Amino acid sequence: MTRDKLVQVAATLLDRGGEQAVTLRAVGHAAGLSHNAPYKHFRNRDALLAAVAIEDFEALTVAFTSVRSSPCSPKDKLLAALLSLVTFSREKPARYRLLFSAPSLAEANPELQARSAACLGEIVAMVDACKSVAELPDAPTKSLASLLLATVHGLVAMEANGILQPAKGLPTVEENLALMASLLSR
Amino acid sequence: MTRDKLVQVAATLLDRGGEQAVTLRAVGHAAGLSHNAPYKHFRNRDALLAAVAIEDFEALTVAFTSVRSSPCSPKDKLLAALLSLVTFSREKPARYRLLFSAPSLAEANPELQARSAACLGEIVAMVDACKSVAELPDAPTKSLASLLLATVHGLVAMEANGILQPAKGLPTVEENLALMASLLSR
DNA sequence: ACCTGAACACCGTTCAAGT
DNA sequence: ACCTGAACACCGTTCAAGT
Repeated sequence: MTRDKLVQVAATLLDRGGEQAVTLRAVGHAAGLSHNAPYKHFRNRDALLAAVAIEDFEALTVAFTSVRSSPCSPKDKLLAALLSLVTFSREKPARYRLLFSAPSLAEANPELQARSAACLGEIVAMVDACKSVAELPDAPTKSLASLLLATVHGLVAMEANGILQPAKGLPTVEENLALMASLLSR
Repeated sequence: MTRDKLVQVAATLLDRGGEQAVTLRAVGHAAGLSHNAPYKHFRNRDALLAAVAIEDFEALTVAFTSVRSSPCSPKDKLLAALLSLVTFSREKPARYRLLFSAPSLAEANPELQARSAACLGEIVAMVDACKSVAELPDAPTKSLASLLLATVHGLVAMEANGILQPAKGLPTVEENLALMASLLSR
């Protein structure tokens, strides 16, 4: 389908040249269509970017579901999920930013909000599993889940922004996460 | 000075209409100059935005220094500093995003990186003061400081992205920070 | 239903020229 | 030194028209 191809092309352009590389003209051309063919499938540029974000949230949710059914301990599952987010942010920074650092996109897009909620729901489920075997403190599940997700996002955002520089004696994202884990399991 | 006026105009436009409202033409016009006067003071648009970010980092650093010399307990100082970041992100979201969610800006701007490092340095100092009176766990100071800053940034980013919706039973930024504080002081 | 091409109103950026 | 105005190459978006 043309629509799917446009979304895929947009994702590729995001990975190759960042958000500024995603012009609707480039998307149309790379899909072998005219410069405004995208308008036959998306209301505007933001709607196309939101479609990319929705697909990525879906893929993350599927990946998290898969992690949940793996034979690891609850805590290892949770850590694996969080670390996969770190990997995603490093390999596809522009697309990652669409998910967690693009307020204007989510603002008027209920479906995108629903997908991010579903993704967070997977984290909530993993946190719940940890709590049931006492691998996490006895705080509200949703609080722990949002706090953990926020920590991961904050760390990768700071890393991307050059604030977390190992050269300046600052710990890496992984070291920070390990510290967070040790603080939680005291 | 014209340069300062351009930076101030850019900041005002950011607050009023977000990053997309900051066109160099609008900046020049709002400063009573021609559409390309900004080029006499800044290499390009990114350099102007970076100048705004640098001023904001400086102001934050000054505010943090002031908090440090207040008569509160070390822990209250740290919390006050972190909460002032939350306030900043809510009142001036576009400018806040320039500080912590604009990788392309910091990438080729050593001065901006230095200012963000100085700002983080204030947090480090406050964390150190907490540790010296045993109000924080005995983990490396820089690790605790970066972890705390990351948590705050992650929370306000998730809030801005509509992921932290109190309507869906999720805790507010403040509630999450209180949980983080309680986890640290166990 | 889906696509194209021309057109409009913008923008960042450059450059020659003014004082 | 600092600013202006014209110009260039883009872009998002709209619209009439094609199949």
